[in-house]
This record gives sequence, C-alpha cells and structure tokens, in this order.
Amino acid sequence: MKYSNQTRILTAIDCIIFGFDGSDYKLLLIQRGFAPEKEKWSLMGGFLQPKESLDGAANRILKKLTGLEDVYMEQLHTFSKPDRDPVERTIAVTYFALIDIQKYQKQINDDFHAHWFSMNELPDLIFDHNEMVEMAKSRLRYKAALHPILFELLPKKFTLPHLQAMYENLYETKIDKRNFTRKVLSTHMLIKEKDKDKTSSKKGAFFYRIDRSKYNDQFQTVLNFIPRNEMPGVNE
Amino acid sequence: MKYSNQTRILTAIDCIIFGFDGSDYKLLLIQRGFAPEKEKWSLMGGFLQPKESLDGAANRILKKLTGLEDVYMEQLHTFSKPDRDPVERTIAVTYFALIDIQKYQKQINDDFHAHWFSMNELPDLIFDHNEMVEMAKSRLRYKAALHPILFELLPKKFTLPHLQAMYENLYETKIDKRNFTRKVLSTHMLIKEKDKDKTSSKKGAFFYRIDRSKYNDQFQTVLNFIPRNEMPGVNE
DNA sequence: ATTTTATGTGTCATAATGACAAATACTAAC
DNA sequence: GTTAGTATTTGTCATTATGACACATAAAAT
Repeated sequence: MKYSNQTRILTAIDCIIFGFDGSDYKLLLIQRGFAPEKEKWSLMGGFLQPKESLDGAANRILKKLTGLEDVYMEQLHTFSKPDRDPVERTIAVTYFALIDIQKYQKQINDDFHAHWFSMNELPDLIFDHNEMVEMAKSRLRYKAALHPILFELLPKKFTLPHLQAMYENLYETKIDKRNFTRKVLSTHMLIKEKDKDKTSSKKGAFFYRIDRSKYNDQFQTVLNFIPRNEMPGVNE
Repeated sequence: MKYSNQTRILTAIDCIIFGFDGSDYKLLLIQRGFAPEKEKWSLMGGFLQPKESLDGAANRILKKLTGLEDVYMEQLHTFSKPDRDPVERTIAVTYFALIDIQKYQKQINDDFHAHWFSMNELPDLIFDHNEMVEMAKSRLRYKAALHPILFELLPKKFTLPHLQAMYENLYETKIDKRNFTRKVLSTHMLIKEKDKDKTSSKKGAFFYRIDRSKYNDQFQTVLNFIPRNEMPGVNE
C-alpha cells in the first residue's frame, strides 16, 4: 500500500562544519566533484538512503569527510525552494557541527578536496549553500550567547585567553578580561591544569580543561559570558 | 537530467498549533480521515506539492484548517525514522504555530473534525506525532523564556493578569505580581488602554495592547520575565 | 453602608554586572 | 647578572537588576 497521487522527491543532507584555529572561525568546505557546478565550493553533503534517519545520514557524511564520530551536531533547518537544485527537485536538511580543528585536521579524507575557509572570507557556494551558512552562523551566535556551546570547538587543553578570543571573535567585540574570567570561572565548568601554554607569551597562560559533568549539568542553563549590550548580532 | 540511483520519498508537513484560552494551553488536533489509523487523533498535515516550498505548504495547511493567514509560525524539526509512517517512507517537517484562539472559527472548515485539546490532557496521537508535540512544547518553553513570543497567543486586548497566567501556566510556577508587572512594563512593549476587563473581577483589570514597533524591535532581545530559578523546564 | 474579591502598587536587602589599573611571571636582550 | 618587554593574572567599587514581601483600591453584590 502506498499513498497515491503524491510527489516523491530527493532528500539531501548538508553539513555546516565549524572549527576555530585559535584566532579565526573556519568552515570546512569541499570542491564539488560532479556536474552541475563541478569544482565549485560546496558544503559537504549527500542523499538520504532508504533505511537511514537524517541524524544517521548526517553522521555518516561527517565521518566520511573527517573520519570523526561523536561530534557535536544538531539539525539546523530544512531548505525547500522548488528550484534550489537545478538538476531535480531536492529538499536539503542541514546540520551544523562543531569540531576541534586540531583533532580532525589530519584525518580529513582528501577525496573531496576539502579546505578550511575563514568564516569571514568564504567563496561563493553552489545552490543555496550561502544561505545555509548564514543561517548556521546566526544560530551559532545565538546559541553561544546562551549556552557554553563554543567549548565544543576547543582542544582538550586550552587557555583563558584562547577561550576569550573565541567569544570576542564571534561577536566582534572586546570583552574585559577580568569580567570575562569571573563569569567563566563562576560556572565551575573549568578545571585549572598545572602546566602552561608558552606559545603566545613569555609568562605563559595556564591550561584549563572542561569539567564534563558540570558542563553537561549546566548546558541548558542560560549563561551570559558576553555583556548584553554587546550582542547586536544575536538573532535568529 | 536527474540524479541516478537515489531514492525519492514523500515529504509531509505537520503543524503543531498552540492556543491559550485564558487559563489553559490548547493544541488543535484533527481526526484522521483515512487509513491507516483512521479516526485516531493527529496533527494537521499534508504532503509537499511539486511547486511549493515547505513554508508555503505549512501556511496552506494552516489556512485550510483554521482559515487564518499571517500567523506566527516557524519550522521546528524534520522527523525521519525510516518506519515512522507504516504506509510508505515519509519524512515529516514540523512547524509550530501560535494563534489567537478567539480568531479561530470552527465553522470555517469542519471537514477535519478539529478539536482543541488541553496541552496537558492530550489523546494518543498517530505515528510519531506525540514526539513532535513534546518537542514543540519544549521549544515553546525555551523560546518563551527568552523572547516575548507568547504575545502571539493573545487577543488584541488583554490584561496583565491574563498575561501572567500564561507564563505561570507554561512554567507551572507562581510569579510575584509586582515583580512580573515591573519586568513586563519596563520593556515598554505594552500600551495601557482606558477600558477594563470586568469579566474576572469586580474591580476589573485594565486592558493593554502590544506596541508593535517596540515589540518587533525587541523581539530578538533576551528577556527574563520568569525568575531564572523557576525555569527547570527550559531545555532544548 | 458594608462586605467581598481580584487588581494595582512601593520598598529594601542582596546579587549581578560593568568599569577600571596594577602587579606578576617569564623570556630575551643587554 | 641585570634590565626591559610582554602577555597573564588578579581586586575594588559604584550601579543596576533582581527577588522577597503587604497593603490600599475599585467596583459589584449584599
């Protein structure tokens, strides 16, 4: 038994993959290997398979490109303009993923000619992928203003200046060190290590790591690391 | 030209339609008119048509049931378990809508045997519609804690006790009148009317209406009408 | 005139926030 | 060995936001 007189169409999954290299946000893009728009830059994607859920497909696609599993990923939005893919009608379900750029850099499958682009210097993308990226950036800014989601971009050990740079960069603002540190440490989500990162200063900055249980407990809590009046970019 | 060797499937749209009758949150459900699960309660839905976007489909479906247009509606999530519809593989894109329950005219279209159910006393729904409703409730609680979205449920004129009841009911908490009023009025999104609602007290409560321009300006702003520690239900 | 009932309003103590500058640890240069 | 240089680290104070708390008021009903 089937539903009669209804149209069946393709379902694509596209992944917006974020990284942070210490000073800039990056997006992982690939060079499309087939027509149309061959060799143009694109999000990593694929088609939904018969026995697969969307979450399953997104994870499959992310793993194919990066070799990684158990990555932070959430469904973003489903795009559906009738002519968004000139070949054939396709709706695209987008996911956005946050990965530790160090961890994944060497595992990238280069079949796809993947490349990390600075989030602020992206090439033109195929179809409606520019629009997808804009929505993902907007969602990231929104969510990061309220939840400690940016921690997903960090390596196991990181410093407070590193963390602060991540927030300053995302909201294009300067934050007072003392106030920022106070707020971050008051959550008790960070554990101070004994060693320092000496790469960026002579004095060196202490490493910290995430207290995973505190992090998970407080993930839903509405935080406020950024001064409220410095959040003009927060909207969705 | 087509993509070869890929599976094409049905795309459904399902709408979670919220209302507030002055004391309780309601969901508008219909009795499914065809097999399988005929006569079981269900969300209002339909299939995506060839030349239609998802937003277009959602609005079409909402209008067919309620007669209403220009309603607050946003895409919620796309559901995709391979066997979620026993007839045939279908992915379902859900939308949630907030409407002024007074504007809904049942006589407009009773082909669907629609009925408003209390949000806390819902019948069992077909397929994965229970899960959809749970996600919508969760999203509503989350978003309403941060943005003045519940105003979309209100009639043109409403009272402060009416507004407060909406928040108290959603978060199952009591809020101090004085503190609530202070916070709400400090946004300047409300305009006091000269007349009163006499239906719920002898003294009567002044009507207010929304200042649309202030409302639009501040919609993205992160608000805090509910005491933070009273928001255990806020998560997404 | 009195009672009744929901509405409308003000104060205070505490917590959170933003603004602000000096000392420190280490390296490198002399 | 001393000094200079640079990013890191840390504390105070004034202002604002918040939560806790109780009584007067308007209008209808008796």
